[in-house]
Amino acid sequence: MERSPELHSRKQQIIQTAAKLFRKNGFKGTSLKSIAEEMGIKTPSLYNHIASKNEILSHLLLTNANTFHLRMEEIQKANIDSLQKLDRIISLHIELTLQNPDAMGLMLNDWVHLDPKDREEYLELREKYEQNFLSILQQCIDKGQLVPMNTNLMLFIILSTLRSLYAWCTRYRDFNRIELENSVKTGLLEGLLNKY
Amino acid sequence: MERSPELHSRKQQIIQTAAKLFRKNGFKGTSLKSIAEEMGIKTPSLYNHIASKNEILSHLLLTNANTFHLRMEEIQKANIDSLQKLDRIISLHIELTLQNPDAMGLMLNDWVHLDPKDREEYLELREKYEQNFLSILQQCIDKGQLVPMNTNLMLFIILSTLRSLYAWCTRYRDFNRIELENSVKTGLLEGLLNKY
DNA sequence: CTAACTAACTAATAATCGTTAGTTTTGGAT
DNA sequence: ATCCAAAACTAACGATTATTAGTTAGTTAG
Repeated sequence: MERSPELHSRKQQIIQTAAKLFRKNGFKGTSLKSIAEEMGIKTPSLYNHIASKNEILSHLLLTNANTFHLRMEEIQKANIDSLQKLDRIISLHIELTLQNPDAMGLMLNDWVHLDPKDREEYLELREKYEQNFLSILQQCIDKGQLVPMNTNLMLFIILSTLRSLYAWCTRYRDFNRIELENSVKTGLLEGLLNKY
Repeated sequence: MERSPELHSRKQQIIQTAAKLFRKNGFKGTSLKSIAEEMGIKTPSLYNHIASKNEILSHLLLTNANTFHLRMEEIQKANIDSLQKLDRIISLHIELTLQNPDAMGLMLNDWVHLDPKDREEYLELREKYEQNFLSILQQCIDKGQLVPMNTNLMLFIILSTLRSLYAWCTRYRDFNRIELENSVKTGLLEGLLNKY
């Protein structure tokens, strides 16, 4: 009757295997058969642990979207300078990306295959996250800390880089996390031009 | 017997319709039935104009990959300053993105569904493009024009933004092209920090 | 020992997929 | 009016999909 978290349960194994394949071939391009084969079992055996293929996707996306949302609210409410908040957001992205790069790739595209209810929830979380992000950027601009650029465009530039990190992280795995953080932060904030 | 380019042939209509749906639901998530319905015809009628579903994807991806490759080589060989080359590359991305945003989204993910031969060709073009890009960045760094950062990471930051542009362009369509170019260029090169 | 549970299996389901074959409709040129 | 080709159609194909039902081996608890 133990109800432990069982972080390494069979279900979690399935979800992680699926995440790897989803990332490689997309959700629709990945069959339950291929997931089962990767685990050395037959397809229907998966249903002893999961309710449906879509449940795997929901779990992956909503778990991560919730984490992003919660951590963002923490940062938003923290009693620190707005520019420092931006700094922490970047660190957050890098942390979560290194922690689960496969799931990050899914968040960009495969959310369209969520069931309607889950998709709605996912998009709400994403929207809240972006609104928080926008408000922090606006604060930085108002204080004269950031360039007076259109905040939507600024958010786009930052998020483009942060959301693509998962691809980079797996290609150049030898990169140090601290080094990566510093490079991304200075690259985005200070710019790529050399001021001699 | 006319062999005109027929830019607005039925085949091109199919390809553009498909591109729109591919972008929305992904290649694997889009059925030929949905493409046919969007055009008001029955599924098998598509085969009077195309050879296969994969041919549509090949056409979209290889056409654009070739364009990028050719235009990049033009820029690379041009007798202009290296920093000016970087400037032109950014303009190139914005130009092609505004011209065909649907196809741009496909280039990020759906190339994995190309047939082996086409996939190989696509990846070769992409590789050449990135190598050219890297070499230009290296020149800029050698001249002291750009910050002495790891060139792969620098390329990653720039390409992340440029390759995500298609999503931005459709969401904020009212944005002026010139304005967009200037914002992206200054945002990336000068950085987001305000130097007061 | 046995009863219950877990997690694997085989077999089969309906639905959908891309694709082919064969046929009819359409519209313009002779 | 007729001919022809382009482009639509209907009907059907085999393959694959996610999923269900029913069964069995292995492990654990009482």
